[in-house]
Amino acid sequence: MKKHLSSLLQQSIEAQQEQGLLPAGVHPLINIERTRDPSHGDFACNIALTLAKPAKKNPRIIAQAIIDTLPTDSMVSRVEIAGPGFINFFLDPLSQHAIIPSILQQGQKFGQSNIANGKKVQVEFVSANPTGPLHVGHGRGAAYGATVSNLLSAIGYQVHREYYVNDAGRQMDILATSVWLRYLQTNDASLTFPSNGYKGSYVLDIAATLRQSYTDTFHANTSDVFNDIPLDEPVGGDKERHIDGLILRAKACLGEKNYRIIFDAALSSILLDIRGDLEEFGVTYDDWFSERSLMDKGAIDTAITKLKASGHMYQKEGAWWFKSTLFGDEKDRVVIRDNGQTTYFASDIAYHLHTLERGYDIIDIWGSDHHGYVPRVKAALQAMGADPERMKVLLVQFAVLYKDGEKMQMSTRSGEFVTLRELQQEIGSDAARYFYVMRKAEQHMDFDLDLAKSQSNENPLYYVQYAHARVCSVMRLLAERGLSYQPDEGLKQLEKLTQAHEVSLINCLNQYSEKLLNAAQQYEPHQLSHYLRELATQFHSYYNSHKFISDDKALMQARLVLINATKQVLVNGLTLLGVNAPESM
RNA sequence: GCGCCAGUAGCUCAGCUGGAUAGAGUACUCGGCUACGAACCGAGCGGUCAGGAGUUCGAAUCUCUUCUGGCGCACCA
Repeated sequence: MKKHLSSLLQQSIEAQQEQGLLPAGVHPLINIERTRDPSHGDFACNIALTLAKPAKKNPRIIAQAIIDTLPTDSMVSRVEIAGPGFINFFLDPLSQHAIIPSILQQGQKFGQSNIANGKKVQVEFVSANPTGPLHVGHGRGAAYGATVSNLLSAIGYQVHREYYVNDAGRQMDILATSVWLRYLQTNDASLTFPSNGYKGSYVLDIAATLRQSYTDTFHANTSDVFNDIPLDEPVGGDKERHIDGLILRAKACLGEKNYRIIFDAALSSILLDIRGDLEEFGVTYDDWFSERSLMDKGAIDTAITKLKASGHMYQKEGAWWFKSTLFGDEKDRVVIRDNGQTTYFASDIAYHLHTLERGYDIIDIWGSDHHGYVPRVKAALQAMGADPERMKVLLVQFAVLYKDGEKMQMSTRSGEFVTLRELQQEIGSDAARYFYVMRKAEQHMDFDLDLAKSQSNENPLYYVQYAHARVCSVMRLLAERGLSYQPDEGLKQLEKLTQAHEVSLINCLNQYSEKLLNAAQQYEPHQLSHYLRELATQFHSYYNSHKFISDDKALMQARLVLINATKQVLVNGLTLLGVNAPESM
């Protein structure tokens, strides 16, 4: 519609330019927007205001001139000048009715488009280290990533959803060592657990399972384990050196094979947990991509070779550095440590390169604490000859959690956190998904757990779902009264829908595709959730002021068609948000 | 100290590439069920858009600056 109006204006402006009333050679951007105030019509254009300066004329005079040469159009009933020189378009309400048959015909597909034309994009999200269960902080990334994926898919992207599993590296070693020490503790309660180990109860569970399956296979004497290990922080030492010492000791005591058994047991147990939680949250992936598999494939070596070949690597103090400052990063970054091990950064370079080579553009959804990481990854891609524009990072701010009015710190290490699973059990997956996605991602979010739990009925989601359930309820009653719904009849009677509530509801339906497109292109699911609330508002208001089931059969069928179209749009929108649309509540 | 993100109604948040009188929800105050489901509707109250300066026909939106908050600034991941 915007395009349509825009072309009408374009024609008019060109006509004015030919007549010399407007300066030729000026090609202003025609900007059409929906009005906020219905008294300003349906669409407004500020073109006369922007032309005022180059034309050196009063904007209202320009507006009048443009209107005078504006081609007539069946969809436009009236055009007005308002305020300083806005051109307001009033659409013919009857022409708006066409959206209704269109919704009913297209059903679940209504609102979708193929603007992206099948372009391949990978959305990588959550990707929390498998060192513990997901907590509510991860929930936001999960809900956001899943919804952005759905939105992109709805406008024609071929979306690949991926979870990058950090199954290599020091954190995993700390986890494996933590499990082993808990295992040893079951035999020797005097063993002091390191302050920097993973303290969550799930570590105890994994240790207990190992004890059952392997009995004493991994046994070691406490004194041998701690012999010559640097002191821990609480007793005046350094917690990092202490845990690193223990990791080495674990590997030495257990041997490669047994250490790997414990490591893999911890990894698979936690990964299974994460996967289950996400599935219950309605979040699924096309691939769980293992960091270790990158190493096994030699992809990291390949990437490093490529970087070296680019001439942007150098050696300093025994380590290999990537000269990322050449590409706008704050400082150069280590890729290979002086001990010969590659850094996490090296894995990430390889991972991103690998993804691009698979033909996907990249959308990474990261916690905002990783924002400083963006320039170096892009720098590496650029150095290797890839286009850094193919990688887009969406940062999600942390949800600050409040419980009993107090702020809670989320820490996997300390084991003090509210898990995503607990949240689901308390308020349900639908409410949680909706809640997370109501705010835009880069906005800080306060998550009041008590409110979410105790007043879950006030969650705005129920308002939207209720609108859907009400339509279903009307349809049930219709059947109970022995009446039937005849869409074909209703579609012939659309001109009977002239009430103010009906006009504005239809107007709202007309905006769905546009909102969906915006939400997808801007990666902003909240735009969709706000729209759905507005649609529900229009419906509830209509419901309260007019009867749908009545003796006037023609009017009744017309109204039934309208509310069923509304229902369809509600379903389509909620589906994209990963939320159910129940028939009764 | 440097960098990124933010500051809008008592609270939680929208406000689309600068547009008309800054909007919702919630809280609070009224009013509406012998009614297709009241998990609803209608009305009201509530703002120096953190402060200041600038850009222009026009600024919550753009620029600069100050203040406040979150997060980053590893041979951790």
